[in-house]
Amino acid sequence: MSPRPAPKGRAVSEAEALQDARVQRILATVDSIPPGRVASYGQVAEEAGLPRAARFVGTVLRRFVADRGVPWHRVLGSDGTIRVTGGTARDQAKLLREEGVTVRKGRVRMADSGWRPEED
DNA sequence: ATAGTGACTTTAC
DNA sequence: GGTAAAGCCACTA
Repeated sequence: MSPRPAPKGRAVSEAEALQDARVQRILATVDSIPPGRVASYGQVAEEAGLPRAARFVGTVLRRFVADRGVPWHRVLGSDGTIRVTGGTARDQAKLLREEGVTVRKGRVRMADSGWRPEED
């Protein structure tokens, strides 16, 4: 039969990407951000064991935001700015406000709403 | 293997 | 307070 079904690191499709350990850790980390709190892409990357892979975190969220209960809206730029492009940005601000997060001029005060994994 | 790309971050002006 | 450029990681073609 076919003995080569599993490419090790890279994914070749979304289904396989979801099985990728890196993607799993990223999604799990995002999922652990408590409501009313926000984290930066870099922070998520670090928590997921992929330091400096902030861009990858953005890519993952962009591709897998379709369904699953991942609170993607709680991830912002390092300075609390909404980095999402397109009309999605408005949805993100809306979702955050619904959680009690103050969004002003497309950005959030990280000092107030920033997630501290240590405190949780 | 090389080049292009991005929902990033940091530094410099 | 902004904008610009370089550095980063991992994916995609």
